[in-house]
Formats: sequence, C-alpha cells, structure tokens
Amino acid sequence: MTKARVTVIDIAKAAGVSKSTVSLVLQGSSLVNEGTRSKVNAVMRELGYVYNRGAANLRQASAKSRIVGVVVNDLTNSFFAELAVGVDMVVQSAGFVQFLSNTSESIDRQREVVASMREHGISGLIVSPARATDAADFKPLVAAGIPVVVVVRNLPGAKVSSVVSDNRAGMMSAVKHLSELGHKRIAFLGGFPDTAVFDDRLAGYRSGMEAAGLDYHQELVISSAPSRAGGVEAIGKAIVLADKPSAAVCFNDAVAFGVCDGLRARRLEPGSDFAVVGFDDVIEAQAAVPALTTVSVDPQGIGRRGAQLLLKQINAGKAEPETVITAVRLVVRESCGARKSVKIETGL
Amino acid sequence: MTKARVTVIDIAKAAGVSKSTVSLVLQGSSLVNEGTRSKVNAVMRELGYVYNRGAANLRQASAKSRIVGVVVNDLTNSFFAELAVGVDMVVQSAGFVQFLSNTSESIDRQREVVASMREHGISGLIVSPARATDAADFKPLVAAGIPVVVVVRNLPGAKVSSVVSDNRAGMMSAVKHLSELGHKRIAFLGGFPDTAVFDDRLAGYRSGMEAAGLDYHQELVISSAPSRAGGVEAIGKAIVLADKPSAAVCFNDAVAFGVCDGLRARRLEPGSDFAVVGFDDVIEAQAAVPALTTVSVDPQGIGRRGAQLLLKQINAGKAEPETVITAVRLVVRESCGARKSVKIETGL
DNA sequence: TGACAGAATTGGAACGTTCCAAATATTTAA
DNA sequence: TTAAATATTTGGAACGTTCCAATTCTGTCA
Repeated sequence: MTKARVTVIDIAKAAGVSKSTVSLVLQGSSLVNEGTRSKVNAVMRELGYVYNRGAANLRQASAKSRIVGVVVNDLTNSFFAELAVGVDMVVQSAGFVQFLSNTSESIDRQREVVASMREHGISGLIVSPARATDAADFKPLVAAGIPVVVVVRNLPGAKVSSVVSDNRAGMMSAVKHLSELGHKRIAFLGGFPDTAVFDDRLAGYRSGMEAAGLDYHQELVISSAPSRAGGVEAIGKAIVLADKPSAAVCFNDAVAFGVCDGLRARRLEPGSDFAVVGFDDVIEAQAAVPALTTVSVDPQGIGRRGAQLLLKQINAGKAEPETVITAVRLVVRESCGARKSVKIETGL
Repeated sequence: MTKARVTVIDIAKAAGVSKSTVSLVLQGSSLVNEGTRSKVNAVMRELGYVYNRGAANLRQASAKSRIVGVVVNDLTNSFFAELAVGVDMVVQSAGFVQFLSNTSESIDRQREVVASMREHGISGLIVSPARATDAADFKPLVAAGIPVVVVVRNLPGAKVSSVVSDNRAGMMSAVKHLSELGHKRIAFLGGFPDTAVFDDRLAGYRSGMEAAGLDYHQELVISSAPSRAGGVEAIGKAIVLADKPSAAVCFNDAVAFGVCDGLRARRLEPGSDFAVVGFDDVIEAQAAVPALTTVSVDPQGIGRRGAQLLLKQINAGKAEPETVITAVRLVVRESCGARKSVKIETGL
C-alpha cells in the first residue's frame, strides 16, 4: 500500500530539473531562480516529499545534524522537567530538535543513553549528570568535537562548560534572612557531603553565618539523604542537641518538607516553633502548608542558559569551556515564621 | 585536532578483514567466526569506533531506525512528565531511543515537531495531542506506515490507536463513594464541554448518579476552564443555587483545588462543610490541605501501555488501530470528608 | 585424490542527500 | 555583434552503512 519513499530525484524528474537544483532549493540557496524555486516547492507539496535528514547528515558534518541531546537524572522531578522545557524553548526556536532522555540516577543508563545519542549524531549535549558520574565520562564526546554543557550539578575536573545556580549566594541570603528574624543557632540540614553542590551550599551557609556575626558550630551541620526521609532523619538529630537550633536552612526543598514532617511528629509547628528554609522552590513549595520559604532557582532559566551556551559553541565550532552561574532569590513564605497568615496563591 | 571519523572500513583495514565482515559483527550475525568477531570487536574498542546510525538507516527501512517520537502537550505538568518516563522505560529496554518534545498546547508547534521527527525517520510516534488537534493531522504519518499511538486525550475520528484512562468508571466510583457518605445532591464541576474527555467523565457522572438511585439535574453540571481559576468560578455558581449541592466531583484536580479555594473564600471548609473529589491524582493532591480525594490515573502506566502498543505495531509492521483503556482507582483522602485526621504520608 | 557441503568471507551496488567543478543560459558593456 | 561577466543549472563523486551474490576456505566422504 505505502508507496516507495519520494526522493529528491523524483521531485527533480517531476519538476523537470536536476536533483542538484532541488537540493539547492531545499537549502534555500539564493542561486536558484525564483520561478524554478516555486515550481520545485509546488511539486514537493504535491508529491508529499519528506526530507531525509539521515541522508543529509551522512554528507555533512555532525554539527549540522541539528539534534541536541538532553539527559536529565530525574524527569519525574518537576525541577528537571522545567529545565527540559527551558532547553526546548531555545533549542526549538533555533531550528534544532531535542532528544530528551532520563537516567533515573543510573550511571549505566546514562552511559547507554549518551552512546545512543552519539550514534544518532547529535550536534551537542546538555546533561544534568547522574550522581557519581565520572568527570571523564564525557571525554570522548569533547574529543570528537561535540560540545557538552553540564547543568545543575557541576562536574569538577571535567573540561566542559557548565551552568549552575548560585548555591553559595542563595544559602547566604537564606541565613541572612533567618538571622534578621532573630535566630542565632541556625542548622544546616541534609544532603550528601560528597557532591559539589553540597560543598557550595555549605560554603554559602558558613559565609552567611560569618557575615551575620554568628558562630559556626560543627554539630549544627547534619547531612542526610537529600530526600524527604532524609529531612526527617536530620531534624531528629538536630532536635536532641544539648543546645538546640531554632531554625534551619535545608539542602533542598525535599529535605525541608521532611524537616516539617519531623517537627510536626514532635508537636512542633514549622514556622511558629521552628523556622525552616528550603532550596530550589519546587512547585509544591508554594502549595504546601505551611508554604515553604525557599531559595528559588528557576530551572527553566538554567535550561535556557544552558541551551544558549551550547548553541553558541555549536555555531562557533570550537568549545571553550565556560561556566555560567545563574542568579537565585529568596522567596519568603510561611515556613520561616516571617508571615503568619495563610494566603491563597491563585492561578497555580 | 579532532581526527576524521572512524568508519567500518578503517576497522576492516586494521583488523585485516573486509567491511562486510565488520558489518556482520555489528549486527551480531552468527555467520562470523568467533575468533574474527572478537578481533574485530577489539579493534573497534581500540580505535574508538562509533556506529553511524544515520548511514545505516539510509539503507534500512525506517522501522529500523529505533527512534520513537514522543510528543506531549505540557511537560511542565508532572502528569505528562510521568507519562514520558513510563514510555521511556519500555522503549529503552527494547533498545529504542526516545525523542521527546513538548508542544505547550500549540498546534503549530505540534506540527513542526512532528514534521521534524518524521524527517529524522522515527519508527513510531506516541502523542498526547494539543488541544484542538485535528484528527486528520496524523493521516500522512499512518499513510506512510508509521504507527501512531494517541494517549490521554483521544482523537475521535482518527484511525489511530489510543490509550486512555477509564474516565467513565473513575467518575462512577467517585459518585458512588460520595453517595455512600450520604450525599444526595452532587455537582459535576469544571471542564470544557467540547472535549472527548469531558464527555466521558460526564457520562460516568450520570451513570454513577443513576446507579446510586439519585436524580440527574441539569443545573448541577457546571462547566468552566479546567484550571484552578475555573474551579473557583464553578463553585461560585454552584453555591448560589436554590437547592445547593453538598458535594462535587470535579473535572480534574486543578479544578478541585480551585473549588477548595472558592469554598474557603466563603468560609466553608472543604471536607467537613462540603465534599470535594478530584480526578488525575497529581502529586500535589496528597500534599494539599486538605489532602485531595481523587481518582488516580497512573500516567506512568499509560505511558508504558502506549509504548508497548506502539512497539507491537512497529514489530508487526502493520498498524491495526486498537484502543486500550487503563484502569483507575479512587484514592480516598480528606477532601471528601471520609477521613478527618491529618496523616503525614512520608517518602513523598 | 576429487567432489561436495557447509562455514566464513568478500566485493560491489545500493540508500538519499550535498558538494564541487564544470556547463549552459542570460545580461551587460563595448 | 561579440566578449566578458553574471546568473542558473547540472552531472557525477562522495558520505558510511547494509545486502546480495559470489567466492574462498575448511573438512568430510567416497
């Protein structure tokens, strides 16, 4: 039933020109006569021609495939979904197409996915690496001249570009806010110490404490899994300290939610009895009760910046590693105790 | 700096065999001698060979490209992100790769994206169509023998396969639950009447009322935008009725949240003063206050089923349109008034 | 030893495009 | 009217693979 593929040669024959001319039309070359061009276009429409990018890529360099690969570690997390949307926006308007895959934090899967993308001739790659990704994993790509941009989590030691949020400044502003509310003993809860993001956020916490003229106490830093369960665990340890903290900045929002759970389990109300600040500003943050005060990082913005950087490198042909740090801002809601009343934020 | 591409011929030369043999190895053919195979593999590793799928696809049918296109109307909505993850799971384990794009409900964008995927030679397409998608839009694809599976929203009139949730049964169970709690006047709130999903859910509502021996009243069906704002609007109309309802099933969770907002704005507490049931079970549903009683539809499951169906059709070579209806289940939380206490659901 | 079967290998000819160098048509200038 | 310049068009030769038919290599059996 389905006829053989319509090729450039069929078009040429039907339009009474050579395949070269058709190719020229396809590429929007200014060399071809206006009359010929419209005739060829008409024939294409008529015969239902579809361009075969695979064949074209065979002839051209891989930089011309116009595919960018996007690899995220957890698409289920709306943070990364937003990021992908941000990438898609700029990538698409530049006439590229996105090739999105999810690794679910598995580095094996990540390897597979990246390999597969390479086979498909991607022009560049944007990746939010799975945990414990080896910095050397992307070596072959860059050696082959394929630009790589790492987002969200940076890969110390890898010679690739990266776009990360200003973890340091974000934490500093969170600590500053809490100290301005009168808190003196502020804990840092959650996160795995072996990641670069953790280091940055912790550094921000220390700087913030120092800037506020508060002492840094080792025992107020309690790491845990960067999850809701981890938050419960961390606040459990914090609350039994001899000299209890009265507030906490958390590694991320998931931890902050867990901290709230843990507080309530001990009949303490987050916001009024203990101040909690998160990091990321996931969508649930504003709908939660109490609404979470948190550092907003704008994942879409990171996606857009990452994509712009990548496109720049693709077009330049050469990939000078570059680091972009995106701004963050503290969003004050209820969990820090600054605002008491429940406000319904409409329009979701 | 970057060396020329390593091709199958380079491998052949280095291994002292012909390119045909290398090709055979690539395809895992049993024709080739074990010794030769391992030698070739060794050389490939050594020279850093990467397979050029584009070239291969040129020779083979498009069904062998092993790319499946996935198009969703709103990746920002975690419902669709989950769906994409479900697709990815089965698609990936079948050795295919996913090509995911987002249309943001724009049918122009959808057209572009689908066209681009076609140019890249996808083996099949899974699409959650943008609103107002014309059923004929996918005609050319199926005419070209490319299987298409529509998910979530069905496209009446299109001769393609689809996977949708059991909207009818879901609504019926919601109504049944409310009637068992003693409610007699139950409203149906929200949603645009011109969509197939609306029709199904409304039909389920009517059947449910009938099954519970309750009368169907035209004025209790109040449509609105399927959003939070729409929910506020709908409950506003419902509450001023002469014979007020005491409960409502909502078109989806967003509407249900809006209904809760609207109730509270009138000093009515959702759950105790008025029962609210949603549809979809988005992640926010369980964290909301009160936690939303809703019909859970398992988007990952839909994604998986859709992918399985698509792969089946790709392998079969022939695409007999087929419709799969996935099961749903009512998740009873607090907004229906059945449970009073706040339970912390851990583990997010 | 020769014939034969089976196993393993191999040269080309595709696939649908782009690119180059060259050919042809059209204008312009003298 | 002709040469030169410009605008347009055009055959092939790639690109990296797969596939087919044909070939060469092993044994094995009479």
